[in-house]
Amino acid sequence: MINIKEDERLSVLNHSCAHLLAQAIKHLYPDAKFWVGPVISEGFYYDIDLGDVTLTIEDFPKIEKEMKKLAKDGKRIYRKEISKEEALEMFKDDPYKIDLINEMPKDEIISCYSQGDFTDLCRGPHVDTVKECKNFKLLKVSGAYYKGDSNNKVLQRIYGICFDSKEELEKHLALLEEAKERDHRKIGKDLDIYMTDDLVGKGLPMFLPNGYIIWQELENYIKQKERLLNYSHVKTPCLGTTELYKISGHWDHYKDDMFPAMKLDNEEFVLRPMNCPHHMMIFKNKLRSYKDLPIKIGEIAPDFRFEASGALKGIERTRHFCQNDAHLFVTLDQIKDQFKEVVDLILEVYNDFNITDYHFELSLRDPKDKVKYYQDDKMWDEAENMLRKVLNEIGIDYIEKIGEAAFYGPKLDVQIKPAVGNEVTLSTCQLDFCLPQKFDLTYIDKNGEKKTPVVIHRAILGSLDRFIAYLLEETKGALPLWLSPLQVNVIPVNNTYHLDYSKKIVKLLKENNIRVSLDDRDEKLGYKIRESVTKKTPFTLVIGDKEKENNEITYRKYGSNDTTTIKLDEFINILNEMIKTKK
RNA sequence: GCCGGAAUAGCUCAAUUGGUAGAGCAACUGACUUGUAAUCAGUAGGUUGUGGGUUCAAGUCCUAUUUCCGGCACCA
Repeated sequence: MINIKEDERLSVLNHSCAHLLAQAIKHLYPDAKFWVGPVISEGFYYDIDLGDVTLTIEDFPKIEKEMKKLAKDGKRIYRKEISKEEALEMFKDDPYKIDLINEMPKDEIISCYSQGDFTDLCRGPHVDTVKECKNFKLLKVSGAYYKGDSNNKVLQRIYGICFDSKEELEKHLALLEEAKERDHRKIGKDLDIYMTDDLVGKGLPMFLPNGYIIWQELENYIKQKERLLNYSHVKTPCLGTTELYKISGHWDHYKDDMFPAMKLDNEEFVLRPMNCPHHMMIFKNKLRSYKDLPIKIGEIAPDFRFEASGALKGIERTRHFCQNDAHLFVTLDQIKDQFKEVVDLILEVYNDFNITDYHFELSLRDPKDKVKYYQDDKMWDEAENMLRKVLNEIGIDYIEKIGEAAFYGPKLDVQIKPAVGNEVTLSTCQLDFCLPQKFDLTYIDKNGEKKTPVVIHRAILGSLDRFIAYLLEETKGALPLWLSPLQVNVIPVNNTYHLDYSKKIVKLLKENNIRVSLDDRDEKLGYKIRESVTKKTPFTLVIGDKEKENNEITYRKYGSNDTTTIKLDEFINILNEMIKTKK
């Protein structure tokens, strides 16, 4: 999918189209007040205050028609530079623009752009004439908080996109339609991966047999990877006392996003929103020596967060989810190697899953934010510089994000773009000098002195829930053989003559740990093949006289219309090889 | 949580200005006994998300509520 913001030409074009939208809105709704209309990776938007008027997509044809008319008219776009005083005078009827102007430095030259009867405050640049903006489409409308602050009033945001040619626009719109087909919520339903039920509760998906097979494969896979790196796995409870989270600091930061405390007798518990404190207590359970470090404690751990209702999305963002979590307790000297080991693991896993469309973000604190972050500038500087250094040494590309750190430390996040909606974090690796102090964790160093370990928090598959969502979208539900809930479907040509041999095949495949089904319903062959293919079964076998006589099978691999006839043991070898190499 | 939209059979969707709730697929029954993407016939399936209201009459209008969808805000 094209990134408009990163393309110089399209960026200018889309920004100009935002102005065209604003002009059309001004014509149709003379009382409209305008905030900003920037370019985004998906096109452009404009935030508008329309007073009592509420726009819906039903209004789009009317607005688009006016935009088309203006584009056809083809007014030139002129830039004009004015003083701050002139700007304040020019936009005196629009409080939002006044606000913008007042935020600018005193002596800054302010530019504005005019096209016909419409002038907008803008840094530019723009295309030469509005004629160039004719290949556009308005995409969606929504509410958006003024200045992105949920305490402010809600403006109406209209989204659109613009291209140089009609063909490019249509191609892009087709891609957007395809993306909807890839949405894990649709595939999850079609392939019986998971379900939800109002009686169970929203944001609480239930994995069905097919989904749980994927789940188990992923769990086995990542645990084995971790074992190779000397992780130990633990099993800890989903509850903890409120006190545990008060000590960690999570209570202060996140109590509103946690399920409320349960008070019973003199005790008080919460459902845990994360697992760090439990793992910290496991570290503290014994006297630790520097010789024991690094200690790596992993867990496929269920967590509970009371996510805002509007944030819930399929199995990507839920109120109960299962982290592929681990905490690495390390000495200062080990940070670099251990951090690198985690990044290497991420890259190795991404390679196994053929994940290529992602980017790294180094999430740092906002030094001006004195509320969110644990206040210890020295600690933060040390941690952030260390991370930067390690990343530069590893040589991966990343972008720095100010104000995205966890309250206890900076982190490296791996971001991916789902079929529909905003970027999400898939993997994370976080450096923490803070919680070990709060929990008073120590180990005995070479000199017999007590030292505080550093903790690396990391999740490779992130949450299994979200990872499955990602896999479904990337593969469009046609999972690689090793993850596919059903791997082979056997269809006898004729139940009277070929059922016994088919059953023999099924038994043999089962003995080889292949997930196999037998379709012995009284239906036409074509009907059964169609269903097998629709369900994205990796291998559909058709068994008739030919196969029975020669101890062979004929398979049809998902994605191909060709059939191949080979010996049964040869087929099993192919399956085993594919599973082993994760193809 | 906020702004807006939507909700009809297991699934995907119909139902003129308010006037008898339908179709395809799936399910079930029977016939057909099949060599690579849908065999034929029949049966059953619904208090139109839920609760109020308007009306002679409500899937359709009003209202509250729940869930879902698109964004915003949030995301340890």
